Amino acid sequence: MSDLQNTPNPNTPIFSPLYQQIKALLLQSLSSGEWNAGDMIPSEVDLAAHFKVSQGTVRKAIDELASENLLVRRQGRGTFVATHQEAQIRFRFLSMQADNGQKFTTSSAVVDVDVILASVGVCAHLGLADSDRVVQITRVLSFNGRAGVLEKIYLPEALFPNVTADKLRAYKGTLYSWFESEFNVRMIRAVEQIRAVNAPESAAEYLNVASNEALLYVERISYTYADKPVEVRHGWYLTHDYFYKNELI
Amino acid sequence: MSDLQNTPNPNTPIFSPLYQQIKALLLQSLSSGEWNAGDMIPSEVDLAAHFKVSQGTVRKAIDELASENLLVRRQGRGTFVATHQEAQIRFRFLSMQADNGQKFTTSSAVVDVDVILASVGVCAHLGLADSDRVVQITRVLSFNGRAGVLEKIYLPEALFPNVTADKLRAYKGTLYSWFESEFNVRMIRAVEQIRAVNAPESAAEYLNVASNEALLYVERISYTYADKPVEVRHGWYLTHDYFYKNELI
DNA sequence: CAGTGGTCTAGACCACTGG
DNA sequence: CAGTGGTCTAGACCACTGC
Repeated sequence: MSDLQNTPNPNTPIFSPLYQQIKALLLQSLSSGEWNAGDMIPSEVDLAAHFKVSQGTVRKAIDELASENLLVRRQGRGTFVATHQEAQIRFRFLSMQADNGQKFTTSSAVVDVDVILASVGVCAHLGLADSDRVVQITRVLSFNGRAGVLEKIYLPEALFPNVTADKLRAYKGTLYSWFESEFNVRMIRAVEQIRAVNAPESAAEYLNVASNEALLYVERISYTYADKPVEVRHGWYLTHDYFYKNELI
Repeated sequence: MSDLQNTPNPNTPIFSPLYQQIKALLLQSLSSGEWNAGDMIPSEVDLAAHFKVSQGTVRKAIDELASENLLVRRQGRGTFVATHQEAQIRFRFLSMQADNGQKFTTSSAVVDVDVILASVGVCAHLGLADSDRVVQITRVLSFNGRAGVLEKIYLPEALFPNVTADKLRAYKGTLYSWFESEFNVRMIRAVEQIRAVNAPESAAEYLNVASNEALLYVERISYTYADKPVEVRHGWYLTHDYFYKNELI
C-alpha cells in the first residue's frame, strides 16, 4: 500500500533496499505510538500483503529490528514490541553484580523530586533551551538492604509532566518500565562515561562511607527512538561488594 | 560433502537447523586454524555446493558469524576472517576516550615480562593447574604522553611460549594483533569487572598520583573460540582527563 | 485446528570490486 | 569482464502456540 520506491522493476534513480524502507516504516509505527510496548504487531504475511512485497523481505526488516531489541519474535505467537516489563530486558540497564556471584535483592528509596532549571551540561545533553525545566530525581539504590548507589536523574519536564515523589514511590518496578507505562517513553539505548572519583560529601553521606573513599561515577545519557536523548543520569557507585559488569563482544 | 544431519527430506529424529550445523562447521575451520586472520573464505556459491545446500542457507550461517564479528563481508570482494589488524576492530577493546572529545595518541611502555606460577585466582580464570606457568606482562599505557593505565597481563605459557620484553617492544601494534600474528590466538570477546579503588602504592607510583587517589580497577578475562579463556588482565586507570566509555544497546 | 514464526529451496537480478 | 556479496521473489514445509 505504501509508496515504496522500489517497485518490482525499479526504474527510479535513487532508492534504498526495500527491506530498509520497510524497516523505517515499522520504526515509524513504533515511535509514533501506533504500536505500544508489549503489543503484537501484524503478522509477516499481513505486512507482506500490506507492503506488497514478499514475506522474506518483511522478515529481513523485522530481523534487524529484533536484533536491535526493538521487537521480540515468539515462534507460534507473533512479533511483539519490546517492553521494559520483560525480565530479559529489565536488567539490561543495571549492570551491578555481586562479588560472590550470588543473587541479591535491589530496592530503591526516593530521596527527592524537584522541578528545576537544568544546568548547562544537562541542557546540552538533552537538547533543551536554557529556560526549559527538568525533573530532578534523587534516589538511593540498595543491594541486600545496604546502600550501594546514589543517583541523580534528569528528565525534560515537557516529556515527563507532573512527576511527584509519591507517584514514584507508589510504582513497583524499574524506572524505565515506569517511564514506559506512565509517559509512553521507551529507552532504547544508552551511553555511559565511567570514572573513579573520591567520594564527594553528598554521596559519602548517603552511602555511609568516608568522603575520600573511591567510588565509580557514571554519567549516562539514555535515548529513545530516532536517537532522541530523554534522560541524563549521574550515579555514584560503591564497589566494595559489588562490581560493574561489562561485556565486550 | 559433509555429513549434515538434515538431508533435503529429513527423517532423522534429532537435528538442529542446517544453517546452524554449517555455522558450527565454519566455526571449526576458524578455530582449527584452517583459515587464518585476514584470509578470504570460500565464496557462498562454493560453500553451498560443498555442503550441498542452497546459497540462502550458507548465507544465514555467514550472517550470524558476521554479526558476531568473526567474519567480515565485503561486497564484490568476498568474506574474510576478522582480524585485529583492522582499524574497526583494533579499538573495540580499548574503551578510553578524552573528556574534550579530541583524538589522542596512545603509547605503551613495557615495564617487565616474567614467567611465574600463577595465583590461584588467575589459574581458576584461565582453567590452569596449580603447577602451570603464566607469562606476566607489566606495562604502562600513556595517552598524549601522560601515563594513564597500569596493566598486568597474564597469559598461559603453553599458548604463548618464549615471550620476552624485547620481542614485545619490537612489535608495533596492539597486543591483540601481536597475539594473533605471533601466536595465532585470536581474542573474540571479553568480560570485565569494573570497580573504583583507592590507588595502591604500586599503581600510584607508575601513574604519578597520590596513593589514595581514586582509580578505575578493571579485571578482564578474554576468550578465544569455543569460549576458551586465554588472557587475564588487571588494569588501573586514571580517569581525570579520560573516561571509560560504555554503550548499552 | 488455524495461525504464527522458522527453515530451506531455486532462481533471478543488482551493485560492487578488481584485473 | 568474471566473480563476489546484496536484494528479492514465490513457494514449500516444519515447529510451536493457543484455542
